[in-house]
Amino acid sequence: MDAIDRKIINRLQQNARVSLKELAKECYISPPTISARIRHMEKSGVIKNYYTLIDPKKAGYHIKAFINVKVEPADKAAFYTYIRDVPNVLECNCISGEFSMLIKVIFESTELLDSFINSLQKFGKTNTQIVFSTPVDVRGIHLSE
Amino acid sequence: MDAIDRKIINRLQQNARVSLKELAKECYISPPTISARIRHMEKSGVIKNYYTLIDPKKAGYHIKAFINVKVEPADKAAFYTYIRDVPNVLECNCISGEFSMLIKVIFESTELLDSFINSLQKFGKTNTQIVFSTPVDVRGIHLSE
DNA sequence: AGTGAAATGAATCTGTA
DNA sequence: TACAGATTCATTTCACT
Repeated sequence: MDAIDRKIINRLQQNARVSLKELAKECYISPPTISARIRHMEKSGVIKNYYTLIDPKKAGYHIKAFINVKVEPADKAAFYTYIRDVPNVLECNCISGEFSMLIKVIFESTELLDSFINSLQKFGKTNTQIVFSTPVDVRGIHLSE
Repeated sequence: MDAIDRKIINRLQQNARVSLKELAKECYISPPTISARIRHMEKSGVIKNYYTLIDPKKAGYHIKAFINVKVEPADKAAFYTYIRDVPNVLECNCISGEFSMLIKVIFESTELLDSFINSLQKFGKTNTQIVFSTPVDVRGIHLSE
């Protein structure tokens, strides 16, 4: 990971579909070299995925929420298995504090969110925070070059 | 937004760098049509961005956390302006409940996280949850086709 | 909206330093 | 690790359904 790799990453985070040719121009090295560097970062796991951010509302998902769940350590494995297969779960983190899990979800309606929260009760107490607005949406880290 | 558009979106969410040719094959329509559909979804705002997910730890960011901040309505505009320019902020949502803001951040060290939390005190009380693990990392919504 | 075929443009492969 | 040139491959444009 040198300055050029960081520059490539910054650019890919802004636009994952940028061409190798443009990256080559911006980094003052040839396209084959850019290609090799990207492949290398994919293999080493620095680059995990190329992802498309869509507008959930325009896709019919009007409710976004964060749900805190208090899961006992013994139930964690079962919880992970369950949560991974629910497509409405956009992210799940294991965190410090009274509630051990923080999951980000989107749903078409409050009714569906409610029914999902009910399904979580078998794992433990929940606390739900509804999203009103998103002043900063999912974005990357700007690495210093 | 028909079934083909949803299929394109599902595929782009899995891999934003997939070629038009492959999308064309999978959707049984020609590359120019795929291209036109994608352009259309970009213009209408359904597709917001193509984003690269990197491994923060491999980039030197070892601490991930969620910070709840209690911001008075009158201070929101100033808070948004501040938060938007902090590159360590990966997401910021305005939410229901006692704390009005939920921000996701990454830092190189706990010291830097601590100093950031201090800088937030002028906006209101904070409550920080450190991330131990991420069983489900940032992902897209699977649209039914 | 959709297509096929031509033209353009980009990515990969081979050679080489 | 990097490159330049040749080849292969993908994307865009355009005339037409």
